Amino acid sequence: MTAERKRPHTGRQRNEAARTAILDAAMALLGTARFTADEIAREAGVGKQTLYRWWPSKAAVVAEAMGRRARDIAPVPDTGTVLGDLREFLAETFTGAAEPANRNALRQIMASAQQDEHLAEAVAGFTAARRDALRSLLERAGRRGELPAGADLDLAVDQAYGVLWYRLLVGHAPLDRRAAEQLARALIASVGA
Amino acid sequence: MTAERKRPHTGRQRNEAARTAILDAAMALLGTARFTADEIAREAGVGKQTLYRWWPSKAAVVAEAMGRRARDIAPVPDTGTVLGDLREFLAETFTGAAEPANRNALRQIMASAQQDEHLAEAVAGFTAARRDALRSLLERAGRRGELPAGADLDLAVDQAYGVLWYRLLVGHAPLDRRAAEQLARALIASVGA
Amino acid sequence: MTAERKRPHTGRQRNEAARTAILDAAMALLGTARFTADEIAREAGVGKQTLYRWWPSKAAVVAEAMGRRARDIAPVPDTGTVLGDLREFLAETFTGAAEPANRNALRQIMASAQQDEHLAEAVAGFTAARRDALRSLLERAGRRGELPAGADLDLAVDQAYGVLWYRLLVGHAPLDRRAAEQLARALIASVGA
Amino acid sequence: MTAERKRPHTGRQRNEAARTAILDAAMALLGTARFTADEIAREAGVGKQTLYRWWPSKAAVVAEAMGRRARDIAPVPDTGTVLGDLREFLAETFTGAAEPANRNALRQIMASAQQDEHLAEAVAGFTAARRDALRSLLERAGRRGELPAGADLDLAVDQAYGVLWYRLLVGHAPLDRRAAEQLARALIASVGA
DNA sequence: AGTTAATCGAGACGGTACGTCAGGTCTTGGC
DNA sequence: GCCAAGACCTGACGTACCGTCTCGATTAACT
Repeated sequence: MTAERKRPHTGRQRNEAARTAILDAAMALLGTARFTADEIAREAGVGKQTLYRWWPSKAAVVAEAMGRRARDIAPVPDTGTVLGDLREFLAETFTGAAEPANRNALRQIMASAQQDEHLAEAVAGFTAARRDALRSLLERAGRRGELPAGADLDLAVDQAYGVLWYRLLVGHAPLDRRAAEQLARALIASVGA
Repeated sequence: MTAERKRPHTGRQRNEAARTAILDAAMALLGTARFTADEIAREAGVGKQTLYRWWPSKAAVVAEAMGRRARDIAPVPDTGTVLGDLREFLAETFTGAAEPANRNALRQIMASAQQDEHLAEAVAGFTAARRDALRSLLERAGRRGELPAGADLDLAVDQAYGVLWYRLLVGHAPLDRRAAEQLARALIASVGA
Repeated sequence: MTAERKRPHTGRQRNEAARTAILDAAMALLGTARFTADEIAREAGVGKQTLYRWWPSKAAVVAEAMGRRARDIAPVPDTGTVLGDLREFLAETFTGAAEPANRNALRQIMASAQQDEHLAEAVAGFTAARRDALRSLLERAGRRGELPAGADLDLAVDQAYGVLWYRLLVGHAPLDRRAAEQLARALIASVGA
Repeated sequence: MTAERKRPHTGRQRNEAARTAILDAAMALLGTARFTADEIAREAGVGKQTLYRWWPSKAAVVAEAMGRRARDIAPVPDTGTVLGDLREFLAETFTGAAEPANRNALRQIMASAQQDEHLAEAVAGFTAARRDALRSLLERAGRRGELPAGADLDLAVDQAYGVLWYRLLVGHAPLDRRAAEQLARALIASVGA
């Protein structure tokens, strides 16, 4: 898993390869016992100073890495119906988050964010983007007439991500397709009322 | 804020006053930068060994302290209607959790639980007890005929506590009476459907 | 060479064995490339913090260790004549200093003392004690009538230790019994004039 | 104290002005806490690479700078008598070395030479040149018949420079004209015997 | 009444990780 | 090809906190 040992110097400009290697190493180590500044640097084949030159703390690296990964996350589907869209979106989101590697990373990020301001901001930004995605899905349904006009979508969105994070952090119940489907129906019922 | 300096020795029996002082100090420091075994001991006017004699780790102290505080938490009300009960219960729960001292404590507990097994268990137990409370509220409504018989109450419960914890940890939206009321209506609508 | 792994804790009192182990390790490592706070601690089987708890810097450890070793150094001989005494004293001093382990230690101490105040003081104290020893040897000769009364002994003493340190630090000429003998004669001649 | 910011590029030829600026900056910083490769480069208004292009290490810069300064050092005087010559030579040497700027530079050079081979060689060369100067002074006296023919001049020379360096490094006694005069007489007595 | 045993406050200890600093290497872009 | 700039890797530094250990005192329970 260790990065290739050969990476050309880029002189006085920032070495993008080093930056990438650090972010990759940080994500690879997230959620493991080796999640250490020294280990991240070693894994990335980088001096520790290079890490601290560009990020104020280990947490900040994670914050950026998380933002980078956010792009790979479940896009808003378009199946033609709210139920279809919502079911699909939540299923993708739940199963993605429940994957062991992601699960550990997300848990540790949320945990660290409680004590690190940089990371708290990053988490706020990341979660806001995800909420926006879900909200846009629901708004489209409203425009289609599947949901009433004045519905409180923000609360519904928080109910969805609330279930996700609550189960992720406490671990008392599964995050699977079945849970996603039930939640999809429940949300539609509650918003539609 | 420091504990009274005078506390009598109790000889060869466990000193209950010391135990209490440690729990108090731990709760007082939870959520601050000084949340350290050394600081807890100093704040409690206690030797560090006294802490580790009775708890296996700093987190375990927090776990017990949390359990102790759990007793003070919103009881299940009985207003005669689901909406009334739920609104009251959630409002008490939300505003209690949002109180700055509690808020910081809860955030740090959940954060620490992600890395400490003892604490994870304690959190699991604590949250289960709270879920049971809410579930019993809803079951009573079912028996009264206010909610359909076969409804999936577990999901509704997770939606409620999900919103609570999600907003607590991310901080993007308030946890106030208004949110509680909206959530109460939404849950009833979704379960009733 | 590593210290025995078993050393009992002494509780809340300073652990004299740890102190000794650190001093020993420091002397053992002096003059080698491994002369590092981490290495000293590892060699002594001690946490680094224990070193920094009692000494402000690595140099201060050396300073104390050197003072401890100073007691083992060449005593003032009494052969009955200045020449005999001086020859003996210088020969012991020179050959002792020239021994590889001592040589490296002394060089590194004197070097570090140029940048570290603690160590500079320690070196000043150590060298003063050695000058006093040599001076007392010459004073006794004066009382015996072997040297004139008002002679400037301080300069003679500095000439002796000057040759020692100069050769130690520059390495252009040997520090052996022959050099000691020549120097003994030269000093007697110059003081006696 | 910073070098003038304007210095014309010389294109593909070595820029002598840069070389000089580095040497000057090195000497200016010698003996201070800012004696750092980065600081020397900044002070000289030079890239660090320019320093390492021409010298193998920081110490080597110092070595060359020292050699450059060596030319300014006390020449061998010719007063007509050993005592006059020696007194004059030592007085110049002592007072020159004792000047604060020189004093700090010499101390740090000798200190660094204990850990750096390049510098050790430079110091060896520099000190040998100085010993030769003093030796030639004494040899001339021998040819004049002021000193016996077979005298051991090397030891006398080491006694002289020994006093100089010993007092420089330990700082327990002054290096002034009076010390020079006393030493001159002592050396003549010891060599003449 | 004296002895035994467990608790307590205190703080030193071995260890792990932190974030900083300096040395010496490397590359860019301008001259 | 030299230069200023500055990013890079390496490795030592001194600090913070964890959980363990031992002391000397205090007091309850047992003899």
